[in-house]
Amino acid sequence: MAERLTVGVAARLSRYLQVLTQARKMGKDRISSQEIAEYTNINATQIRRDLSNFGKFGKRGVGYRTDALLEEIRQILRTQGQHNVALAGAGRLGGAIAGSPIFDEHGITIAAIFDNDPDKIGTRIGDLTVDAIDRATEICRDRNIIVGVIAVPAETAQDAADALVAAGVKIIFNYSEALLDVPADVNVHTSNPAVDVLYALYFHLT
Amino acid sequence: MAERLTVGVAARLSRYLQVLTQARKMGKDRISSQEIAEYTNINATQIRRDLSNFGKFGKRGVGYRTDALLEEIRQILRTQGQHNVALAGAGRLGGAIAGSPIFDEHGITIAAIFDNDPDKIGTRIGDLTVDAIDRATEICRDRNIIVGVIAVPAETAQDAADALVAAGVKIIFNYSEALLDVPADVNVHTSNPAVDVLYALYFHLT
DNA sequence: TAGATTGTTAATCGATTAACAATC
DNA sequence: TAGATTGTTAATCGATTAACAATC
Repeated sequence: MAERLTVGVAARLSRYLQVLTQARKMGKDRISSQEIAEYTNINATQIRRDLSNFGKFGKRGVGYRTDALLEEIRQILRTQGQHNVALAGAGRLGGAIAGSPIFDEHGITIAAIFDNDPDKIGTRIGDLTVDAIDRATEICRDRNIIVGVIAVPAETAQDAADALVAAGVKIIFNYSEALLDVPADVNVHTSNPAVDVLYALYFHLT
Repeated sequence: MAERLTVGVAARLSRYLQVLTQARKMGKDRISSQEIAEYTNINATQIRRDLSNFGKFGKRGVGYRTDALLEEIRQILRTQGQHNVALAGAGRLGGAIAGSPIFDEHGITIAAIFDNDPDKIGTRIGDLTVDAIDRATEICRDRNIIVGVIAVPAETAQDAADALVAAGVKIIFNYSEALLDVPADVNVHTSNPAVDVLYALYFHLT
């Protein structure tokens, strides 16, 4: 199983990781495929099949050890190190992201915050100082950053993306509604809660 | 094609909706399957096939009319009306969500904001007054709300979910890292940017 | 032992893709 | 006409599910 995972398998393993991380925090020592299924909306058979591709991690009649399974999945996804990300946007959303405990518990550190508003540059958010976006190249190189999060209004999202791309960022999470044009070797993940609502409503209404 | 869409098709159509909405804002009259593919990372053939299931919306050699295609997809997804959602949490993230223009352009209105902090109750965010979460039942009924967004810390997320469920909410978007226990007829969509980062990194590193 | 849950098989269905004729 | 892009076919691959023996 040294081959590259398919997109689907990697996506599902990520979801298991999320559930296991929380289950461990809640003090759950063991968890069954059925329980993971309830939290992920992924079929329990599919979960067992996904896991058994990589080894026999469970105990029949008992389930999976939360801790052990968490480590196995981290190894499969190769996400055990520490990862630095840059945040573009020191407004309300940027502040919320910077202050969220959600990254830390997965080994991800917000290692830089950029903005283009002179009133914000130099101010502190948590442990970080807000930097001018034109310092992105220097800072991303120094701090080994290849992941960027865009939390600015749609009007300036492309500028932020351009600056991050110029700084060597290869993966961008876009929380604005703008469509971003980037080189082919850069991956953009756009999040749009409104469209997610419409999608969820479709299944509720039909 | 009066049957219920599969989960995959509905998800992809939602993505097309997102791209078309932005393309229209940018003044693009026409768009090709190739262009949609670039913004969604969905194969262009898949896009044409998805669309041709419902009619011949395009013109060979030309592409699709942005406006017309947008309307067709809205009809297929039955998302033409106005939808009200409730927001639990009037903190930084709640403020960012309430102030975002992203919902409005898809016909979604934040019609209520709840919090349990006495200092926040009664304050205004945009056009809305923050209400105590124990008024959720009354308010959700009055404002015809079945979608809730949870933007509170993990510690209080389950309480917020309980209150929303008691108020008749059937679809919950959970922006906390907590796992939520809800009745079987309630759908929870949990968003976890940290796990999304790990997932994206996997494909970058392999 | 009895109950529970994994690991695995087998069968089906939908997603994905390349290729290309049709046609604007 | 020439170039571009759709709509569709055909072939492959992965996802999904039910069912159940294995075994804790």
